[in-house]
Amino acid sequence: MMNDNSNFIKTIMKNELENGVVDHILTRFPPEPNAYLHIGHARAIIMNFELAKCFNGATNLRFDDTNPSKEDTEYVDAIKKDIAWLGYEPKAINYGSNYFDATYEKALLLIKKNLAYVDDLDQETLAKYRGSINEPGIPSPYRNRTIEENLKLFEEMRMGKYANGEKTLRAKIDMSSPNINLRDPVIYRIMHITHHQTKDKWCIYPMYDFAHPLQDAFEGITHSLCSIEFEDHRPLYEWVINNCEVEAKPRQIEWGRLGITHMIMSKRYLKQLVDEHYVTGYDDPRMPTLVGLRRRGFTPNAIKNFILSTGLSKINSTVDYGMLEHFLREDLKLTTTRPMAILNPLKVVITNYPSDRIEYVDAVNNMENESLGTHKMAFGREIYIEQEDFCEVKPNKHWKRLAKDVEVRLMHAYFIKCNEVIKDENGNIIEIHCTYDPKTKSGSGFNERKPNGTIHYVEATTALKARFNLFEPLIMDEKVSTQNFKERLNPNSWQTCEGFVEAVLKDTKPMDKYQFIRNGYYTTDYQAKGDKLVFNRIVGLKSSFTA
RNA sequence: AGGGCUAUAGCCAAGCGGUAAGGCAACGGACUUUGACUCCGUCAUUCGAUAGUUCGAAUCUAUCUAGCCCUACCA
Repeated sequence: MMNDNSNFIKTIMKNELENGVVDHILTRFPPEPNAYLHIGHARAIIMNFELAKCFNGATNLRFDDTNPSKEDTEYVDAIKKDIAWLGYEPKAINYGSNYFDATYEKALLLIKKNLAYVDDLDQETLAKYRGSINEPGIPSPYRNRTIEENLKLFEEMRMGKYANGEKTLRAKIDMSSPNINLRDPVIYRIMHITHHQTKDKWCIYPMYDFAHPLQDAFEGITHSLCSIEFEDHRPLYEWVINNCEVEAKPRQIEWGRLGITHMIMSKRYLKQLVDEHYVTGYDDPRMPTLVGLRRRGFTPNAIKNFILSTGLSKINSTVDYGMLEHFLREDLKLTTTRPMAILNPLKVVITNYPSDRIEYVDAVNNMENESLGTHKMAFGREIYIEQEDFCEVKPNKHWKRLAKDVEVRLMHAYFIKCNEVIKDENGNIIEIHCTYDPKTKSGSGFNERKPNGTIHYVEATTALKARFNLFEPLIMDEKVSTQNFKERLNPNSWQTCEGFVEAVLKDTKPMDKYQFIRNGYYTTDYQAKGDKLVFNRIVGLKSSFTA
């Protein structure tokens, strides 16, 4: 699966394996269960699993649940489903909270080694003592408490003697470090709150910087991959690993974040869109969430190929949205059937075709994948074509569609020629009259003359009414800014068309995927109801044509 | 008293001292019962800038510039 493009993490793993630094690879995907996964998370999932797979290694899923005030089991379940949808199976599914006892023991160990102390400073004062990027911090007056006193106070914290925020446990490192993460970071805080996994067992919870390296070590993770903003935390990660007397020595490696043009990807903003009803939910087809993309019709393969093709580096990159669409088209191209749909109908009467007759022509489902077979398609006296496929006067020699006195091929059926244009009193075209040539039936081998072009159609009396949702990405600005992002949402992100599809689609199943001739790739909406079939556009076709 | 990271085409990205892969986009052309698809062609004399080392530098050194991250009891 992993493409030939090497990447720096793969190289590191390969070298460590060859030099005996490690004898296997075990990675982990560690989401905090406080949001739905989006395509940015997909990169972390795919890279962790694929990198491990390159070396016959494995990947754990571990819910990073050290802050119960933000988390919920709703997200735990959603995350598990998304990972399964992408096609990955974790070696183990763990919770950070599984390790609360062991983590607590390590905190005790640090206190006994005089490397941690209980601090009484309130949040505001503590921030002041920490200093700033331009000035060193100063030690807390509580920094030199005795080991016995610290042990007693920490035990009292655990027993619930103190209120939220009244005391913290801090690592004793270096208040004057230029790296602010090393200025005696808080490693345990008091939080009287019920945890979704451990319920009321604890009222103190470890901080990410303390818990994460320990959890990695407890699980025997060899490579702990994370995004670049944690680079400054690596010295702290290593401090914890080196001072807590753990057997495994996991290594943290950072990569750059992935952005996509036209897509907003911050958890916080996605939540606002849902909470303020700008979208119908996390699974709104315009959302960059995995559930949203799945409903829109994206395939796991398309997402996987997209992620792997963008490679991996330490650059925070912004990939063009067109790249995502490309990999989606490529994946759908060979797997979708190609029935006809008319989004904006124009009625055509074939005046020399009997009114009491319907015939069925053979239509190939996918000319690039013959294994998908053929289906029967109705043809009769009255049909619908796209409004944009007719122009009263052929505008130029490049026009390959229908016009008055011009002959075109109806795909899979006959040549037709337009003889008459019917207009209402305002001059709007309401229908056109054509004649067909029986000798030109598709498959007959007729080649006495070339049509002007080929267009698609549906037979009017058998066609099914349909609604087409034409989704666009939620954000259309060149560069998505987090400033005023709601005002910059694309107002045309969800347009609809009322048209027709072939009768053959009446047996369509929710989430079936089609390529409608010239109209792009669509999927049936799983919420379709009533007398109309509802189709969501997944992605359009590439087209440079302008009339 | 600041620290850390990054820089190769419009967007991604290989390259690790031997003379700039590939993909997306774009643009030409061929083909076509989808203006799709497919196929062919074009698209960096130069790698953020400037010096230096070297027979040879995107790769090594120095200086500079630009961008991102760090002052949560979030992750």
